[in-house]
Amino acid sequence: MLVPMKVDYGVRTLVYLAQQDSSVFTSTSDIARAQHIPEPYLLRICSELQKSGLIESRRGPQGGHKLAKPSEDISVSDVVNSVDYSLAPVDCVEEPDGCRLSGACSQRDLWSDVETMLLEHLSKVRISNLKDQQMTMLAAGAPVKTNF
Amino acid sequence: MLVPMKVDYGVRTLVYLAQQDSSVFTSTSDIARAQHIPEPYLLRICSELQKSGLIESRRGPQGGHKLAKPSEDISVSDVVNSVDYSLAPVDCVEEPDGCRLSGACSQRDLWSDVETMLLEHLSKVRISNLKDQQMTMLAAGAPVKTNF
DNA sequence: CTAAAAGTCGACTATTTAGGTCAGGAATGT
DNA sequence: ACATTCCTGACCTAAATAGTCGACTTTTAG
Repeated sequence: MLVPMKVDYGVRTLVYLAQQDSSVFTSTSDIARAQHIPEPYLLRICSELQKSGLIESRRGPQGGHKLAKPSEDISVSDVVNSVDYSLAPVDCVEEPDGCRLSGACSQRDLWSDVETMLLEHLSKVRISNLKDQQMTMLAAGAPVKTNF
Repeated sequence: MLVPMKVDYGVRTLVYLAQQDSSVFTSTSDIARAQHIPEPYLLRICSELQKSGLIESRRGPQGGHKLAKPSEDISVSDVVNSVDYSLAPVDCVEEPDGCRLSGACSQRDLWSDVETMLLEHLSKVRISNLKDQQMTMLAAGAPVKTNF
């Protein structure tokens, strides 16, 4: 039970964009290089982030991506909803009809509660929080490995 | 990001056992039939549950499985730990060294918190809670589909 | 003692999905 | 016009999940 890489990549991308000058577009290859994300894969992720209105994209020279709104207004749950369709821990949370015990299944409530709790928590974590936290860590002299 | 079937099957099995007379052993085929779980698969799951000390198994005629302790003392997180090795949302929570940004990665704390929260919540949900809840639902006349 | 019921274990197969690639097309600035 | 950059759909691959099979061991009723 893992958070897909897509979500991780998505969050990293947004945090990175939040650190850039908000008036310029940052190209996919820049982001890919800085965050060590396979570029063609990042391309798709950016496309999804853009469709969900989290980033704004422009083609052509000097094109690229930038945040569509202030980083305070983007939460991690936004990213999850954008690139990963669902956090539902089991199928029947979304497809109750497929379950033969649907009428009396205490588990469905259990997992549905878990989902709610998770999304609630993630919606409180904003990209700006992550950016600030990271800058604090770096300022404190945290080691960053580059030999990969 | 789903909870694996193994966990679902495991929980269903324990809830079912909790509903049985605690002095008898219930056979795998009984459980499989009642809970619509593929029998050979259930066999392995029971084996894992037994190894973790959640159930007690006996071979031979009149053999089978029963809870190793009161259903109040078994939580859903016990099941997760038994059949599914980890809830860590991303790899780096368990393998920080594999991450090139490990020194300054705000995401790791984020997902690590999520994991803690999840396990905390799941450890509060006991098999007995699920059993009670299910019996309440059934008593209220909840429909149970059997035409599968 | 023995046969049948039942669990154990290792290896095997199938299906799905995450992760990633490629190439052609469409927009945009110079 | 042209280079640059994003967009899109189709495709590929590897790994994990889900599930199966068969030989073997233990237990116990008769």
